[in-house]
Amino acid sequence: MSLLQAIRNPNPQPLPRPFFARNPRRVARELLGKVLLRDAGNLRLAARIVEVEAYLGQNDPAAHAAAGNTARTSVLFGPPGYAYVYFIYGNHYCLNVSCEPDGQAGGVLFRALEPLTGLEHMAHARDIEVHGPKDLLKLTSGPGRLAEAFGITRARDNGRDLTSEASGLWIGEDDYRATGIQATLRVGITKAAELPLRYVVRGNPFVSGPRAGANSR
DNA sequence: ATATCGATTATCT
DNA sequence: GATAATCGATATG
Repeated sequence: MSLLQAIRNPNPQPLPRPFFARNPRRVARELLGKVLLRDAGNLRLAARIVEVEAYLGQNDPAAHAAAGNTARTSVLFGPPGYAYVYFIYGNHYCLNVSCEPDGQAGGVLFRALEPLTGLEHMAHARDIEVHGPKDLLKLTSGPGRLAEAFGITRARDNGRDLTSEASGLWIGEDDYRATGIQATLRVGITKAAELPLRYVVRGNPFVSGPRAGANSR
């Protein structure tokens, strides 16, 4: 049995804006199993969302929005369904989608995807060669990796409308339902680290982190 | 399998 | 001036 799945419906439907106009916890949980797509000319990239984290806004000390509405974080305070892209550790971009109604901060961080379409292009964008399952798992497993695979940068994508197919970067729904959703601790934070706001598809090999593929039992 | 560390820069104190 | 919603490489058990 293969690691690779096919998309269930070649014409996924974009998620509507009201989907994102809610608490980031609900949005995060319901984003699992949905599909991130990049369209550019003839090229299509598609990958299933298997790991996300909720960031709650100004009251969440771990959230970038806790610093207030600044030039960096303004998308988080704007209307729902838009891309918030930030640069971190001098190396990596990370993708979020804004949540909550206009004026209220909140977002969901995309942490890992299961690649479906356009794997060759993703490998090229990641500057790696895929020879086996081990390499495949490095393609889109981790927030920095998935951003690189999709060519996501702040200059290019911050503020992009993720509910519009025409925007070229969007979130769609095919005929797939995620099962086995598990809440765990968020990764890489020091403040509010005890909140279980990371959501994963249990057992999915593309989930990032120490126990990614080796659910040793 | 876990631990530690360097890279490299935007942002905030 | 310090820190960060990370990754990849290297070291050690």
